[in-house]
Amino acid sequence: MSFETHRCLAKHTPIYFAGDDAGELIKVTKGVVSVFCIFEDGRRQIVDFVTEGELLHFQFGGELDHYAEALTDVELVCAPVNAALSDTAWAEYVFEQMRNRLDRERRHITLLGQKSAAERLAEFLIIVSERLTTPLGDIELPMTRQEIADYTGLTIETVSRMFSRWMRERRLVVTGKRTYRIEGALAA
Amino acid sequence: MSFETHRCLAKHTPIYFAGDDAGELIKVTKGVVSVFCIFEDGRRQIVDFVTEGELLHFQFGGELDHYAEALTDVELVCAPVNAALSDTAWAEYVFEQMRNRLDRERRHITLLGQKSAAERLAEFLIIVSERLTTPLGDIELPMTRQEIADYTGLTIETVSRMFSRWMRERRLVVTGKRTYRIEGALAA
DNA sequence: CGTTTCCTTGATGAATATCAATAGTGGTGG
DNA sequence: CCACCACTATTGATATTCATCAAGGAAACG
Repeated sequence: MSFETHRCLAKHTPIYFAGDDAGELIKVTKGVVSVFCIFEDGRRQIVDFVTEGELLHFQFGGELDHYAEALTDVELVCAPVNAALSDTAWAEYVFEQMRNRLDRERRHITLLGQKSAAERLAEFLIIVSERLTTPLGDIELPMTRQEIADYTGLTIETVSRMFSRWMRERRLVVTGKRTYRIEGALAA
Repeated sequence: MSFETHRCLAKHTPIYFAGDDAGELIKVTKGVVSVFCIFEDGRRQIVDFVTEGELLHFQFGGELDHYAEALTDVELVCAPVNAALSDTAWAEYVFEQMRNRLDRERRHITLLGQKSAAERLAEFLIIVSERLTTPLGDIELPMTRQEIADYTGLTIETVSRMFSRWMRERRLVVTGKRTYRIEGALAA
């Protein structure tokens, strides 16, 4: 499309900040982006890990109220809101993406509201495995322990302990630098 | 609109179940509805309290994967998905509602992921006060303690204790059967 | 290599869940 | 209208989970 622009960003580069103008829609075409909120006191909640083919945000005007940052090297396609929503293909795509995000957020809410640390991390791994797998079917975890903690509402120590335990028990196996495989049930 | 149908339901009536056909969009025109998920073991997470002018769900086909129940007596308007999405006014309304729900869910995620019991309940009261106020500006709480607990991811006892404490300290004042007023800061 | 960042592990404490008992409220039929 | 019953809420005592604090080790990076 003529109105689209492309951007490549290196790992750890901020993509937008709360307060930025919400004038364009941003689609991830390569890599993974974390979308998150920050409080006054520095606490951070990661709301979603956005990956290939997905949109970063759904604010069509005004100011953005959250942050996005490249977790890996990423490629993005940006489209001005008005042009995108006037284009039928884009509009349908946006609609579809909103529905997906709604479902993911709902699942995230149940994860955070009702589950123990072990259950949260087990579900986190399942969610990631549905979205970020290597060609061989292993789970890719491009995020740090801190980022996993900020997604699951736990501390980095709890995440580390739980992963250590599962690996000690051979329920979770390291298959590469940042790839894992689930071998057994992770429950409690 | 000719394709719309109307329904009135009494308090506590189920509106739909997970597994039901997602063939129609449902708008609340009076009262409050709770939208929630249930796990195998009975745990329940309330995802949203939906009130006047808002849509219950955004699944445009297939099966619903969650539940809705009338919290108060409610009036609903139902529209077949296809008819609604073909109607410009309805389609725009649906779009708008999806954006609102996305924002609410994001806020809910940060509430559940990063906050202490006191902070969750304080934010819960603020959220409700932005959506359910009496003509006099008091907060209406048509939901039970259990429902508040299932929304905030706490137990009924914790909710009760926190409210008792705030009422003892006169930070929260009862102004009617189910109405309250916030008098001071609720923080910790 | 050295330095920084990230991760792991242990000891301790605080927040909140759980268990248990009592009190209050609303709805129903006599 | 009252008395009863079921449901909802409160409160206390105790248990558990996870956060916090602290230190050392491993990996990534220039």
